[in-house]
Amino acid sequence: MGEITPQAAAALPGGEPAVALADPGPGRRQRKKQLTRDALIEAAMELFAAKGYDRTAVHEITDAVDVSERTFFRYFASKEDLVLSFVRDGATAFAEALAARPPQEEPLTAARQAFQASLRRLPGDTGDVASYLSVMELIDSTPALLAAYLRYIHDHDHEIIRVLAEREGVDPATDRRPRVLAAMIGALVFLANRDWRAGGDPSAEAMSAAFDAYAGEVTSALSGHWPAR
Amino acid sequence: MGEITPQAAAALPGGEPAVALADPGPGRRQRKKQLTRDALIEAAMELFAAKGYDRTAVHEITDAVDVSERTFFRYFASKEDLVLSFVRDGATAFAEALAARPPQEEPLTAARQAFQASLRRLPGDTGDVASYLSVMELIDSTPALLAAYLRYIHDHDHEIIRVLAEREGVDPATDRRPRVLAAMIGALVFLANRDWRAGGDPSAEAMSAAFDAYAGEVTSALSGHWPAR
DNA sequence: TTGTCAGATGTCATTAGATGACATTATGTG
DNA sequence: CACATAATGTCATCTAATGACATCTGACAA
Repeated sequence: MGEITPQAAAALPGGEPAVALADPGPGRRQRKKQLTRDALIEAAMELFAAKGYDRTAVHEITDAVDVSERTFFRYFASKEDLVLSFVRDGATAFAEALAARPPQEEPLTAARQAFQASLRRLPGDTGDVASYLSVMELIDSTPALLAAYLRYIHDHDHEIIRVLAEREGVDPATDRRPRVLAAMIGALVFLANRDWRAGGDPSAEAMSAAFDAYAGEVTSALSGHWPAR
Repeated sequence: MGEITPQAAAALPGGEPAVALADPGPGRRQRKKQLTRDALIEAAMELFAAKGYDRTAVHEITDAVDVSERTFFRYFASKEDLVLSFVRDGATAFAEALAARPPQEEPLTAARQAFQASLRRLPGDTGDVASYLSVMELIDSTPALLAAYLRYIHDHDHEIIRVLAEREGVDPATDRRPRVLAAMIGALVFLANRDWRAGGDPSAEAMSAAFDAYAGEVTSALSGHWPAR
């Protein structure tokens, strides 16, 4: 558990920090910032994995990277925000992937395909599903993070809604269908995700299977008077 | 904005506090505790309404009731927890109402009826919908509360799932349908709630209409290739 | 190269939420 | 009344977060 100087820290979830960091100071300066950011994320995730999110203080993270505590909060709006940086990247990738699906595809199929596609372009092009799963695991097992995660999803629903409305050529302001569908997709991805993780098989096929298992039950679930299993 | 002594404070959302408060010291002691709890809730909600949740410090609440700050945290696990006490009561009432619906009823209809029924038995038998709406308004407009709310719903999904599974006579551990349905109901109630509030009509009919407007679109939304409006 | 400006970081102070430890007061009971 | 215990107060401490201001460092032009 050595120090993680900004010089270390490989390619980590990029994306803009939640706290706007002014405009791109050209060249080296910008690179240093990225290194610091990456180092903070790496150190934090290591500590979270080792001792848990709640039992890791911000100063422990900044000590490991050798920056001041204040600097941490210049990169991340909060401790939660650091973890959410992964979620932001994932949500963005998902929204883009969904927008790229052919409109004639059934909505839930499109969602599943989009989710798979988004997994492949997560960290550094490597389909590093393992790290995604571990982050989700961390979130799911940490009340504070779960709350922040759910709120993030809630707050950014509108992006998915917009994409869905566009796919179908309706107005999201007046048509309730994209809202309903977005909520359903969110729930299904969430449920499938958990089963997927619990299954222990990180393959894309396992993810598909988990998603389809839920998607296939939706209509039946809604109708009631369920046929026995 | 005067003091709210424990002697004031009418019947407020009861239920057990999140922090277990040992067993029922009989008689007066218990009554005093309830009064203090009610006074804290009343003072807090008044301050939240006046200055907003974030800008209200715990010591302001305890000052108004004239107890120590430490005492607050003996009654409520956190500042959020106080607001969630309303949500807890509501969720419990909803779960009970849902369990009471006839099993042959369509699930979404049962959910709507249960929600209406739960509204009627909220504060002190008076169908005081206005206070429910204002609490939801507060939650919805306060990021920290919204996150806590969403997590609460998430954490207590299993109660609804259990009721649904029982209604239909299936095993919630192996059957995905109650899980899917619970998620859908949660989403629909949430969406309908917002439209209902936005509509400005606090009547039960308006609530029903908002719910049905969403429920009626679910099947269509899922199928895709939406017919134009 | 050097001087200047701006962006990035460090330092310090402060607020607020939350929790543990322990003393004090109040209440129920024999 | 006296005792046991529950409820509360007091005090100390931790952590997250934020504002203010000083300092350092990379960017860039003369």
